[in-house]
Amino acid sequence: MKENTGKSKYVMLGMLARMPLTGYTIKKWLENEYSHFWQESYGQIYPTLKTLVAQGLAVCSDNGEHGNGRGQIVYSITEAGRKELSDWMREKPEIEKLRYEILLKISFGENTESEVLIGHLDDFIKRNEELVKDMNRYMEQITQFKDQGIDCTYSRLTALCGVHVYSAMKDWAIEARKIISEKGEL
Amino acid sequence: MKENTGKSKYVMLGMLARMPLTGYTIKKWLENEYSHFWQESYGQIYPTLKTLVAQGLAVCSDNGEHGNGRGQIVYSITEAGRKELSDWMREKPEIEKLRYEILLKISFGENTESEVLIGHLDDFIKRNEELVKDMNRYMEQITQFKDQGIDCTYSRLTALCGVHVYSAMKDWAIEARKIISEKGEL
DNA sequence: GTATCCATGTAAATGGTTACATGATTCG
DNA sequence: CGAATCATGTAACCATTTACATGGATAC
Repeated sequence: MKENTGKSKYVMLGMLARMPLTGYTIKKWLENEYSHFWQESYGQIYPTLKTLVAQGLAVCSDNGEHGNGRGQIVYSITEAGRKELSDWMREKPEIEKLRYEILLKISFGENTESEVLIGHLDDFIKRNEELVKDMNRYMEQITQFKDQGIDCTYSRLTALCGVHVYSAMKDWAIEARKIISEKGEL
Repeated sequence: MKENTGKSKYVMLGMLARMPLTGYTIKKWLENEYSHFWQESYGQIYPTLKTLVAQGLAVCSDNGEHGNGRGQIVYSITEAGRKELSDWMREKPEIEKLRYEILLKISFGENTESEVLIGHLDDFIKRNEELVKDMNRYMEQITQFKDQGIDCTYSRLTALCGVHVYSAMKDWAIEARKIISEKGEL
């Protein structure tokens, strides 16, 4: 069996630490709340959940005795799983390895026309504006939960990071666009 | 032979478009100027350069007739290579898939003590401050080239993006740190 | 003469996505 | 009844890193 030394394992544990979930709902949660800084495919999720069970870090409702008549398999974290998660939380986060294709294209800018670069930047500006809106919308939603006594400080913080970063990206792109178009006019 | 449909190919082409280079110097350049938004390992670079030659996108000085007595292999871009690069420049950049481990840990914050999170954030703040300094230093260097009549607009723009993003990250982390420590005091 | 850097390379392992297969359930 | 969605899964492929092997050149 694959050892799975990557991070997916801890993502699953972190989500299961809140409540029991199916692989499918984990995927949906990731898409809704985590997509701006993390993503996993089913090809990662289902095998990882199985190794979690094999390692005693989670247990699953056996396929058959499930709740609502579907083929669902609900996973729950074990005490060993909580311990594993808590140990990982203490480890220094790895330095992220970024790959911004747009920066690559900008840095090789002399190999195309300014219009091409400006087109890419316009798309980028639009996308980042959308993302800032998404983050703000998400933070508003969370504020409502807060009024109901549910503490969402940590989720709010990740969205706040999105607001900061995407705004910065947008500002940069606007500035870059200006510099490139002025250069093109000479 | 591996088809190499990834981006490494275009990174190599983009660098070779400026001047002929060896695999080793490509790696050094990437480390110095590109590390904040792109990175490649030797395990990618050398095989990719070979496929570039196989596809007629680059040519290499055969091992033996080299310049300075070392075992260097100097690669140069061909016209077909320039065409390939220019076509790629027009393609819409892919949406970047980010994986910020620190955000994962913050979002799972309830599974550890505030002090742990604050420790991670302090490291993160320090690192981003360093990065902002690096970017500014790099932009100053570039300004000197500019005075000598060399146009480095595009390189400057990528560094400028770094300044924007790392400052935003730092600001976020300071704010997050404050929110988490206030929460811990209750 | 030895440590460091220059320089090239590859095999194996790891990490991750894509494309596909399957079938139940719900909604219109 | 047909489409969308819920739900699980896997095999093949692709991308990437790591660890290793090799040896010449330069600096001290």
